[in-house]
Amino acid sequence: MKLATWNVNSLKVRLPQVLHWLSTSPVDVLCLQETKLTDDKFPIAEIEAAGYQVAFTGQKTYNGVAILSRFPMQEVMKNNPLFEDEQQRIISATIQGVRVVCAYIPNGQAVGTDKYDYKLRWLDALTRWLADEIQSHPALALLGDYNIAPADADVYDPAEWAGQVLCSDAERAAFEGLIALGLKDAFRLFAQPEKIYSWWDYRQMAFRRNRGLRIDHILLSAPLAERCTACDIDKAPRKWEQPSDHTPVIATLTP
DNA sequence: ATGGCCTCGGTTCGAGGA
Repeated sequence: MKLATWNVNSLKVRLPQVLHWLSTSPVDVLCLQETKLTDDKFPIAEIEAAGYQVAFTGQKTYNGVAILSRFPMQEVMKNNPLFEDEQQRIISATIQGVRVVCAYIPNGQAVGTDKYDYKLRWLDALTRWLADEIQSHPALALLGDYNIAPADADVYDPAEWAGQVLCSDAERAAFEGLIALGLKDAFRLFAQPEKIYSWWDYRQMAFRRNRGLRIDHILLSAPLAERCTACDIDKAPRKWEQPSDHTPVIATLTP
């Protein structure tokens, strides 16, 4: 079973790329973030024609998440019951016995801003909710755009980013709070080359210079981590014309 | 250099992203 996550930065713009990527990388589950579509505009027919069922929750202009699945989805749930939120950032479903949580964690803008406070409160509520969810669903995967680079190894220039949003101590402590639930960073279950990232700024030819951050993650509970045989970041879509600034992350699990 | 690029909404600029 292959699980993937991709922040597409507008599904309206990126739908052809998503469909093409799925045709060459036929994962079983694909979590999308930043769909930026209201539910009435979601391209259900195109995705179903590609062989995927879909669950989604969106809003105008910002945010929006979706789960595409080759298998039926049970117990589809939107948002976090412990956190009142206008912003559509979480959708969950049970697929082949795996509780899949697709999350678009807030960006936080800059340390010390209201948006940063919202990010930390949002993460605290996520962690408290998942502590319960893992009890009822021991096989749980949290996939998405975390907007956190967990360690300096996940940053092209740790000195330049030290203390900045995406890399601050409080954000990294929140990430470790998720790890403390018993979740494992699938990418770090395996030996990896250095300087592997999942996001590159559109400016300054950041991708060509590999000035990136690893902020998109797949966290697996213990029963799933034991089944995980690989975790890869597919850089190819970042080279395509009119790309998302993020690129897919894929975890492979034994059946 | 509080820059640079991309998307959206809705007009030709501002907000937000990361």
